[in-house]
Amino acid sequence: MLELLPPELKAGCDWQDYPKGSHLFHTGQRPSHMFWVHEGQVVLERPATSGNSVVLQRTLRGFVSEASLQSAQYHCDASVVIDARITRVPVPLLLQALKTDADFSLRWIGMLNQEVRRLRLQCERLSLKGVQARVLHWLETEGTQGCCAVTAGYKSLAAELGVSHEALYRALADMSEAGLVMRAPDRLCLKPAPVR
Amino acid sequence: MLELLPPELKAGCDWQDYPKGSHLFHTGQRPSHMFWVHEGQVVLERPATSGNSVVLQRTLRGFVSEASLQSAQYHCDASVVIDARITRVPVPLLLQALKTDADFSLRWIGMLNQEVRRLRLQCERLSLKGVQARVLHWLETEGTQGCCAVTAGYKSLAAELGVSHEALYRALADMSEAGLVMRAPDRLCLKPAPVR
DNA sequence: GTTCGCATATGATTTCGATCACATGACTCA
DNA sequence: TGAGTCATGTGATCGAAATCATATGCGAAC
Repeated sequence: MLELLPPELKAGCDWQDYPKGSHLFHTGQRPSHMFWVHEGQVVLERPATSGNSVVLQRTLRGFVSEASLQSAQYHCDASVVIDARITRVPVPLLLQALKTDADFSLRWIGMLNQEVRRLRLQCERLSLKGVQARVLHWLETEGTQGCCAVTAGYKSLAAELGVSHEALYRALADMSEAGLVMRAPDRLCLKPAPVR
Repeated sequence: MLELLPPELKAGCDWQDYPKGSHLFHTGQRPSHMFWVHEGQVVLERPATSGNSVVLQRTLRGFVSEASLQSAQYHCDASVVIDARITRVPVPLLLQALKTDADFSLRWIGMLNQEVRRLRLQCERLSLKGVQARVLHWLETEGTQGCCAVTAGYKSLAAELGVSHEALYRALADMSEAGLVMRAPDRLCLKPAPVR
């Protein structure tokens, strides 16, 4: 965020801590702030049939709800799943800054472009059949050097990959068995192909 | 596009017709233009394992590749699936306009926000289990009054919904049988619940 | 006008993951 | 200390969709 927002906008922001289980906003509310996540984890979700919710976005560091900048109301809920430290940016100030600061505006567009590409990757991942294929795709596209942190637990990851947690556990066991990945309680890594 | 682009930018654009089967660009190329689709249909796709391709975006009217504005290279292919009429906007002119025209910049951000929301809906749809659920979600979110055009054929729709075309045909037959939807060769409509 | 390719459509079989069931260990709270 | 809750993990069963096979009809090409 330090590089993204211009100083005069940062001055108008405030900080706040949100405990696990709390919400930044709910569906239907009018957006008054944009939320930047520093620590913890926030998910965007929409309630689906019979109580299950569908995860639309999972943010460990970055903006939540940036797509609602010009919307009259939120189209999903923002739920804190790990105690989070949040900077709140007032929407009017943000709009003003976008209008007057062309460089900032281009940086903002760059951020949105990145999100669009990330979402297209997620759609591609959900189109894959087979749990293993999705896990591998996730590691390859989201990971650094084939490694990903699993900070919110495997149940949560399963939801993100669109499979049941049982199927994920089984796939991970098989892949670990086959030497495809390395497992750790809070970490998952691609095992590089052996050099011959 | 008429409302989105400022006049001086429109002056720098050119028109071109692309026949079905041709490509606007390929993965790895350096973006020199943004493409606006007036007629026809263009899909963004990435080649996947064993020759199948995954559809990332399907554009009947609007921008293709807008997320590659500041990228050094495209991350997918743009393939024309129905003869298309395209306006090509030179990237340097576009960047210049975004930098100098604040109102245009905000409109551009609005377009990106809309795309982000659309993609989140697509992710939500792909997380649904059951072909019928996806078809219904598709009609509800993409349709106008519960109606959607199926201009590119049902095979293409099946790919967009992330199911095999056989499963889609069966689901449509069942839903039609059950009175949930109305079918036409190039059109699919939700049948409203009967008033009692 | 015949052949070729393709979208549409349906049947048969198989596979994979959802679901249900249950066990264990960590952690909270009283 | 003990009850309760939750994530993790594994086994068994079942159903839905992928896959393979095949048929039809339509338009394009020659």
